[in-house]
Amino acid sequence: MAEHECVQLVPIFSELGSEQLDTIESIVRHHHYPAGSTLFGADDPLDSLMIVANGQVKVYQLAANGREQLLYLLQTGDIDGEAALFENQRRTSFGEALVPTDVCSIRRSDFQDLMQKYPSISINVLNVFGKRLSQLERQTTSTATESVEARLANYITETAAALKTDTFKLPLKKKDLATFLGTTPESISRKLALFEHQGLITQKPGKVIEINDVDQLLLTE
Amino acid sequence: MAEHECVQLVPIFSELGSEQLDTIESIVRHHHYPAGSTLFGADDPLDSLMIVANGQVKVYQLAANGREQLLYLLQTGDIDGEAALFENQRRTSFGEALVPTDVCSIRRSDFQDLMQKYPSISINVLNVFGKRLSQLERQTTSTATESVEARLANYITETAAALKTDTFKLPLKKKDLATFLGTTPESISRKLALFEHQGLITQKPGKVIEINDVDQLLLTE
DNA sequence: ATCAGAACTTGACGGCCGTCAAGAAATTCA
DNA sequence: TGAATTTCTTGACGGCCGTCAAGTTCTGAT
Repeated sequence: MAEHECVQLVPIFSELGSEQLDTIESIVRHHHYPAGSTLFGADDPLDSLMIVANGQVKVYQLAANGREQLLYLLQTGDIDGEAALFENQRRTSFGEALVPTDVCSIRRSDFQDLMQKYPSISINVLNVFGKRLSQLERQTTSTATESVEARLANYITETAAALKTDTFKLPLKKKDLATFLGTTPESISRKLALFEHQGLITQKPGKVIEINDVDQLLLTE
Repeated sequence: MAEHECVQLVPIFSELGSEQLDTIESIVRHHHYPAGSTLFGADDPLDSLMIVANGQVKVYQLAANGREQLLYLLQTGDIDGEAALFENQRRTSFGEALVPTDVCSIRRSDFQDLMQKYPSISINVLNVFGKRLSQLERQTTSTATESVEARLANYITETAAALKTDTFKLPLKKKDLATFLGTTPESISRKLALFEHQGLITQKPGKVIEINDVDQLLLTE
């Protein structure tokens, strides 16, 4: 099993000294998942905290009608599983590696011990929760009230802003992007073609998008 | 200012003894809001934890196009504002009293002191967070992937299940229910009429609904 | 009890966007 | 590199549901 480092990646341990980090590092277990493999599924017991050491994981739910909804895209340094570190719960979502991914996990009981010892951890976990909650609130509002066109335009500008560049590669297949935005791959193709026709963006091979007119994109309704 | 009791209402303080509860009770501030009044608005500084002592508060966001999205309906004993008890943040949502409402608040610094003294509080807050997150995840998935008909059917059966009765009064105006489900008052009227026509429910005066066929309602797509 | 205003219902209409299908492009893997 | 598979694009079509409008019921304040 590859010995990838995780602990120093994660903001929730940021207040700790290197000695303490080493202690934690000795507790974690290491896992590797090939692209396309499943990390966890709905109804799995949720008994450990997961840290993405390297790679990309999509977390999604299935609706009653079988359609998929992408909730989070976990990147290097992101964590998941905090939801039930204190109560026995089962997962309600699926996790799937989009690329070869290294993951570290800490068992619930071990993590509870850590929180006893280092109270700063619980405060950091609360902050992670808070950010995730606000992000999800915005996503809910957006999918419930705005058009596909507006949601896509927003997604593009936000992604560009996060990467601090006007030209970037879409980090997801259109199918996954579609389930994230609550629409279909076809609609995304069409709207991107529309934006390009309007001169707002330029599409290049390899899912690369160049933004030509941010202001106009943001006005899209 | 009315001296309503709050502290013993709230699950986050459940592990504490009555003496400690009294201490906390002496810290909180009491507020009263008439029906229709605003408790907080977007961009307000978020510097205290809010406990609903009595009444009902709707928490909603505004989308870029001005449309409203109801995120939570706070009832007696619910709390809000945990999101930023540790980081300086501003609110991103609005809070409005739907009925005359009593609220207690605890300032951020006071709450941080409490968490230092009683670590059980932070664990309880984490659990509240977790529940809210799962609820929001389900809501996101539902509005993004299911039809208005299915969402409404689900809402009716869930509400009935929560109240443990087949006949109940809708706790919201159709306008608010519409923004909760991501649709319009007109569509809700139509779908309820459809359900009644199908014999699945019976509508009675005063927003009262009686469920006749739960199983069939749950099969609605 | 009465009345004004809000909330709700119902109808008509149209557009957004999801679905199905087929061909093009891109990616993967031997 | 080349073939197989997946992903993407584009077109045609139709239905869900949002919008506008007008009438009705409900509510709450005087």
